[in-house]
Amino acid sequence: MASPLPTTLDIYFNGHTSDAKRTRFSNGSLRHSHRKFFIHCTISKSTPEAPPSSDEPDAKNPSLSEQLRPLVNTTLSTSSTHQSHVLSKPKSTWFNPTKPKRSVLSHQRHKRSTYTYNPQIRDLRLIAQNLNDCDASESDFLAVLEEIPTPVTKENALLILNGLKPWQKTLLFFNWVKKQNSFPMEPILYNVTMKSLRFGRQFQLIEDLAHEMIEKDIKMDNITYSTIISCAKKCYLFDKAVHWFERMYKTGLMPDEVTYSAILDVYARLGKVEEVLSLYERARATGWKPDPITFSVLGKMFGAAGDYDGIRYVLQEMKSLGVQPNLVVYNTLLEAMGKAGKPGFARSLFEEMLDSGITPNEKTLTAVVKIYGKARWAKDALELWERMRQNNWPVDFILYNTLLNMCADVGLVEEAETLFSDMKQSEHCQPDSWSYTAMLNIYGSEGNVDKAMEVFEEMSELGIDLNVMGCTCLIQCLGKALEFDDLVKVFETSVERGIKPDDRLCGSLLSVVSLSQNSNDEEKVLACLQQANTKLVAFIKLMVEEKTSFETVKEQFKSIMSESSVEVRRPFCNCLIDICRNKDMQDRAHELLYLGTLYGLYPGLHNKTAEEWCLDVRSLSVGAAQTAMEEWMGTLTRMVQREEELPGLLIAQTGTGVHKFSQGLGMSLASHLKKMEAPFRQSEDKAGYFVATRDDLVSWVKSKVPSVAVTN
DNA sequence: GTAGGGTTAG
Repeated sequence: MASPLPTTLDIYFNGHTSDAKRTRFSNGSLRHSHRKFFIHCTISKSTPEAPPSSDEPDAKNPSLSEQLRPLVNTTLSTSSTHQSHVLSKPKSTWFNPTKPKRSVLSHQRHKRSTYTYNPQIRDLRLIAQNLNDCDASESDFLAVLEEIPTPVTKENALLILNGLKPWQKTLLFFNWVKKQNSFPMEPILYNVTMKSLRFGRQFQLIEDLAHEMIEKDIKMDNITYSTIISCAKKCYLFDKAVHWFERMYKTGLMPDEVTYSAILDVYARLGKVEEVLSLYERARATGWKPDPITFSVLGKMFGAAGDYDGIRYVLQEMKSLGVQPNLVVYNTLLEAMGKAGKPGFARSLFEEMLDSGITPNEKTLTAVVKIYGKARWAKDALELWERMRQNNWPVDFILYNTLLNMCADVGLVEEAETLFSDMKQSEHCQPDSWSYTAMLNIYGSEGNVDKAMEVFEEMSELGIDLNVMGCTCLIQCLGKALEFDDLVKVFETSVERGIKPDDRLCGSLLSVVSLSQNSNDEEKVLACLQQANTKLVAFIKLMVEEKTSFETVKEQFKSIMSESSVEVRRPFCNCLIDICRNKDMQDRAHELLYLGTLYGLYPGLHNKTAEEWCLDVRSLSVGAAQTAMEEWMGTLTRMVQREEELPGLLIAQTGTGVHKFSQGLGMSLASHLKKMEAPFRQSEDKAGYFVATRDDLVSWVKSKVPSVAVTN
């Protein structure tokens, strides 16, 4: 999506920006723990060919990278034993009495031309309207232009230009005005035209106009540059944005804060956090007081990086500079808190926003509802919903859909049904494919096949497309209910309607394979899976053959996992283990668990302190948890027999299933432990914990010998 | 959308 930066500005921090580790401290200061970085600078090769003019880059004026060089050398590059404050004390860091600071931005915004009343405004607006409405053909357009009072003045032309809508019309009119040649073409005319082109994402045309300005020696100003930069950004042409920004400096034009924050956003979207901070800090050092928009850019950047300290830093900067966050800043920071996985801080920030007297809008509420849902904070989510109704806070269909997803996340079926029917009765928030998908998710997770199928039928009747997620939810639901024929039907229809099965859908089918109780059903599901992932089916057939060697399984397992997206690897492995256990192939299940651990699919499975060892099976399926437990018991038994040192307490943690729909791992492990006659007992004060003391274990091992197989 | 920059969904 993001195109790489071109040759104009490359800053390397030990090779990778993302490696630059920052540590922030409680006072909000930001320190760099990586030191050696340097700027590599080459002048852009893509500087447009244009005849020399006064607006051409001047060797006297440094490029952005040249300007940044002293910054990096003086503030960021330090010895390995010294950590420099970069953001906390900018002035002390920057002050160098022997060299005057070079400014990076103008503290004065570009002055707009003053508005003068135009008595013909109504007529001109009408002409603009007629131009918008007329056919795009040259003759029709020209016929409307006849209505313009002649000779056309700059003011009249501007008024019409401002009212034109599709960019094609704006360009036609702009070219016509140029051809009239009745007044000199000032930058404002180009700026207004560029703005219209930006709506149509016509970057090339904007760039053509920019080159025309250079050619005709029409001075580009901050408004021209910020329009070019924001259009480039809209078109994901980040290299172009940087190119034009650098060109400003080279021509001796200083960006003001609007252009500056636009370019900060460009670097932020490229994930170039260090560059953004350098630019920000460099400008701050000249005494610039950033406005809320700049802080919104920084907040979004830190959110995208999941950087909680960064978000706090933004809040602290605003506080120390006396900048009051506005609604957009709060929305951005709330969203960022969600991305950084900090629901508690998001909640406090939301309350702070309300206390400051700001009324939340749809975006605020969407962000907060989503955060509470993902955190499974049912109580907070329901309270918030109640407050929304009491305060008559604004709702739109995205918020409705987010509320439905929250209901799915925390398992609120009735509330979701109420919301869904509210939507159906509403005027502006009719349920769409997102809403229906959420309902499929809710009924599917609950295991309510009838309701899920009802939703599916309703979608077909209303012509609402089923998407891959809805299909996955349905298949999961039908699988759990062992409705294999309906499952095949849903899968086949979905594929016919153009759904491309993804890894998650394959995972869903795979879990159904592990649930099937006879080979007939299994074949039906495997036939579906065959269409989605041939290799996976081949692997299943291979691994359930007793004669397949461990080495072969290992090789194929590795290949399957590396071809699958990261988020499905553990579920895949869990399902494969379950399939083996259903076929009483315990040895193979143990091999798979070993491979899963080997390839890092189960991080944090074993946790050890001096006092206690814990087996955390919360992210494992029932079969995988049983396998892990057996494996652990085997290890512990051998340790007892060898009289190795053991902690006083041994714990198996299943969790309680915070999600209402996903409980049952504890119960199944309890019955498995009973079958194994293992010494673990369900903890009385901590749900989801199975505990054994060292003494329990030792006496159990002694009583079991020689029935427990001992291998070294 | 009144010549320019920032915020909503698996």
